[in-house]
Amino acid sequence: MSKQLVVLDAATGACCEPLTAAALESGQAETLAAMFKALGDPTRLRLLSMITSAEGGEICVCELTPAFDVSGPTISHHLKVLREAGLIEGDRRGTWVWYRPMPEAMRALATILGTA
Amino acid sequence: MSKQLVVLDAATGACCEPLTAAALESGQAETLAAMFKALGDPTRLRLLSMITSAEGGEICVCELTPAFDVSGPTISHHLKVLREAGLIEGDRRGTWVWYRPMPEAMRALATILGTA
DNA sequence: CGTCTGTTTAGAGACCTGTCAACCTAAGCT
DNA sequence: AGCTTAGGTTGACAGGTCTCTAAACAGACG
Repeated sequence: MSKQLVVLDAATGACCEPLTAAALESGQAETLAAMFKALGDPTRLRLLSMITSAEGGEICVCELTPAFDVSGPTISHHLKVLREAGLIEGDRRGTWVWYRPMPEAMRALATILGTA
Repeated sequence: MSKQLVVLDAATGACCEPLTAAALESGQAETLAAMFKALGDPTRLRLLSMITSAEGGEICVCELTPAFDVSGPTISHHLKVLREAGLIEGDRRGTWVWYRPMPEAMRALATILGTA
């Protein structure tokens, strides 16, 4: 459907050594910066935290929207940014849309930050 | 000298549970988002990676500037952003300025991302 | 004082965040 | 089926923020 970042050659080990080990290449830096940028907004960070800590591993948008002071379209926009950064994924199930975290992506970022 | 973010009640454990454990409060989200935002630029991410992976744990600005295609003032600006985010610190030593990473801050972010 | 290193300031242009309005899909009802 | 209502996303636009450069500034050394 829409573009999504892929850092997850992680499996191959091609990506994501801790920063303490080696400096980043220009290309890697760009991909990773896009993911960090997605986390660089308080609303998105709270959204991700609600999704990630949700029971059952997923949460309905209808539960997210009322938790914030911004309008529905704004939440939808932030979710799209997180989606395109590859940090979450969502799908429609009947009337409602449900979102899940993508743990590998978050683990990749954590690894970069040097929790070796 | 200048303001700097402090998340590092980390020592007290007051902060920074993994997102999988609990959703973030509004205040925490704001502080953490500011740190992630600092990482949300390719140039800054590469700067941080060079600083963090430098031998001896620190690096001279004079070694950073020539590695990028942007002008000196721009590098200086990005370093300031990283400094104010609490991710690095630097001091003048004679003619040159040297920068070091602040590992606790990076570890705090990694922990948030759930590498429990 | 003159030079070299690095930071700060000021400003132009691009990008991001939030809102309103329009749209699409699914479900319920006659 | 057709009509209506509700949940979410998309598009267009205003206002603020970020990134970058050029020029002026400050600190260290000869």
